[in-house]
Amino acid sequence: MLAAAESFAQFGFGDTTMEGIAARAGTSIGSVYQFFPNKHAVFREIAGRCLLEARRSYASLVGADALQVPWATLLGRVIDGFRALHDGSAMMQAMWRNLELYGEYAEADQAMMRELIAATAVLFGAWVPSMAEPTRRVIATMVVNTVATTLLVIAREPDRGRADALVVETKRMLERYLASYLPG
Amino acid sequence: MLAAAESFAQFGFGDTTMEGIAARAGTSIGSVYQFFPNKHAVFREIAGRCLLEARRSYASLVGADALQVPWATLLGRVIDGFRALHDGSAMMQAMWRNLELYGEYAEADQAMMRELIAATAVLFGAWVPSMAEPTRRVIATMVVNTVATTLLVIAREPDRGRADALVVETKRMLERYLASYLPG
Amino acid sequence: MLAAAESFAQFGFGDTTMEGIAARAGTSIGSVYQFFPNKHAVFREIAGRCLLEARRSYASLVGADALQVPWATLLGRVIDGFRALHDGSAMMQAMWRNLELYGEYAEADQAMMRELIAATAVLFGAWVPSMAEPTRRVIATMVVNTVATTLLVIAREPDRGRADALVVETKRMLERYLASYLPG
Amino acid sequence: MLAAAESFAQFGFGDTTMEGIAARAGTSIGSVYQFFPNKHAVFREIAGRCLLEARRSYASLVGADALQVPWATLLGRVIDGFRALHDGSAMMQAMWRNLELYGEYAEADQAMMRELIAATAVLFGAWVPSMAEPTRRVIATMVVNTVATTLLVIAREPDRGRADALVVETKRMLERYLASYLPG
DNA sequence: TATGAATGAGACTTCATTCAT
DNA sequence: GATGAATGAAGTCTCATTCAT
Repeated sequence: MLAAAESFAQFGFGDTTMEGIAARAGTSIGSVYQFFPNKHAVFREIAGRCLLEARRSYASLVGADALQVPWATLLGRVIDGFRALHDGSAMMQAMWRNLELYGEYAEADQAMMRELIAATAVLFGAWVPSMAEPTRRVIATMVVNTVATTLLVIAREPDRGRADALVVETKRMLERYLASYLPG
Repeated sequence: MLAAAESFAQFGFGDTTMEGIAARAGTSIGSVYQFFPNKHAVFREIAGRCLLEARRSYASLVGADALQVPWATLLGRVIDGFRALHDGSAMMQAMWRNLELYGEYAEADQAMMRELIAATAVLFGAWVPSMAEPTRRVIATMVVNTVATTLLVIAREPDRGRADALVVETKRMLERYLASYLPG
Repeated sequence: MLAAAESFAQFGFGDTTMEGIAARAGTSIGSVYQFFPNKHAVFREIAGRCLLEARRSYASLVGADALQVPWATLLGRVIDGFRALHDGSAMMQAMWRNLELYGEYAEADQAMMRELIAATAVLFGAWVPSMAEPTRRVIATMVVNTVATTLLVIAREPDRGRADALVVETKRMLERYLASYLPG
Repeated sequence: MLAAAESFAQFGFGDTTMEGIAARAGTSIGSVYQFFPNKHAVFREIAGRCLLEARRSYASLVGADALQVPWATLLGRVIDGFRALHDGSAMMQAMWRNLELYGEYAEADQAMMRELIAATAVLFGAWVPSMAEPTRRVIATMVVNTVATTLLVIAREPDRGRADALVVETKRMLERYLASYLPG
């Protein structure tokens, strides 16, 4: 499972073999087929977990008190929360950047992005009721994509200090950007 | 060539077949092998062209007059320029998002990103000599990644109006962000 | 394995297909690839065994007592021994005549011939210490090549009686030839 | 033509390409197909010439006066004649050792060997009318094969001196052998 | 007549999947 | 349930042969 995720991350879907997954997991290929009907199912399972995890994470970070805390605080919390999720889960790190690549999974990935964007747009509507829907959507898109990009970039960044700096700058950039739209 | 790029873009490297490339190009597999020695060479050729094009584009957009124009103007010029490059080249659109995925090409892609970041950092050094190198580097990273992300996102966005809006917002976000670092 | 040897013998390396080897062996092509990484490895394995077998055979036939027995006896023993080796091993028969044909194997085959010639020349040195090295070498070359040729010829000869006659004549010819050089 | 022969000799039939033949001959592949309908025809043509040449050579060397000269003289003449034929014709050298390898050509080669053996056996009948046919045949086989082997061996021998020595020894061996059968 | 790009059959090889042990 | 040898579909690549120029 983790073995598979690492393999997909390292070699991509096409160059990952079931034999390789089994070997890395320390079992036999026959055993892999006792848990998964086929190779795509392995990927789907991992992809599904990552997406689920991300959705859960968002839901818990942007919970019931979302409108009670200052938006800048919420922004910081979300960025830090997703970063922690990434750092804490090898599978998450391993799969994320491959997700958008493979047919049906790409769609699932984009569907999730759309969900996150929509949820974020709803927040903007709550904060600034006068803001038109298309505007909310565009701003939310900017925010979500920016955060996602930073997570991808720091996943590749071996220097911890630079990764931290990029996170700080991401917050700074988004704060300045949103300050022009959001009150307080 | 374009057929190959489209195929790589649509299915990824692993799921693109030489037979498929030939069929899409309206020729036979044998003919494809008269131009390219193997499948990787096809990808390499396309990837190489895209990278070259991007470098050329940057060089022409951020030319000799870079320090004579206001930085906001330059930013707008670069974003619009790269967008035009993307829009004008089906191959560019097709390949870009796959570039980072395949072994040596991933490195070439990241090397180019590092180049663009370094070149941008140099500009910051010219505009604000007092800015420390690590700071310049981080800011440049933010800018380059943000622009790249937006190009990727609008490539997937079928609605022209929304794409325009995203470009506008990207400029707006980066202007606000940079305004806190750059004079004028 | 034997199937492969027969196929190589019948059609040559280039016209032997892995599919054909598998079919003749009564298995699938996939199974052949579980034992050998590629077509050359199949040939190399067979060639290697034949060469090993021949070296072993020579060593056991021309053993410690080589100088205790009359040279004519030794000659007869070697010829009969190699003939038995040939007759007993279908693979040996199948491969021998192809051995000298394929790149690296050709070298291995010639290297073995040189070995046999050198070992034989040493015997002449023991029998006739006064014989010059080049002379010993030339005579040994004649003997080894003559025996090898006869083995090849009788491998193609379907008539057992004629094959026997050829072996008898080979011994006779070599005895007469060597009698002019060797004592006793 | 010579180009093809060299290529067949160097790489074997399977690894010789029509493209390669054309390139070595300094023309285009299209031109090769103006002279030969297909690859096998190229080989067949060369093989045919070699066989024809060998037959002619034998006929001229063992001509009308065959029974007037001493057999030892005739033997020397044949060996020297064939050696000259070999040395003088690059194609001959190039093709000879490949001849026996390829299906129909192998048969043609063996047919020629049988012819030479039969013709030689006839000579023995003339020299020793009392000799039984099977005996004549076996002796002729020994002689023809021995000469053929020596020609093959010296074709691979880069040292001219050693090649000469091998020819001398071949004559010596055959003379001693035949002396036990033939008068005078 | 000469050329060499185009063609596609066929060879090698990989690997997802099955199944007997 | 675990194993890994067996299978063969499918993909990459080569090259004999054709044919338009």
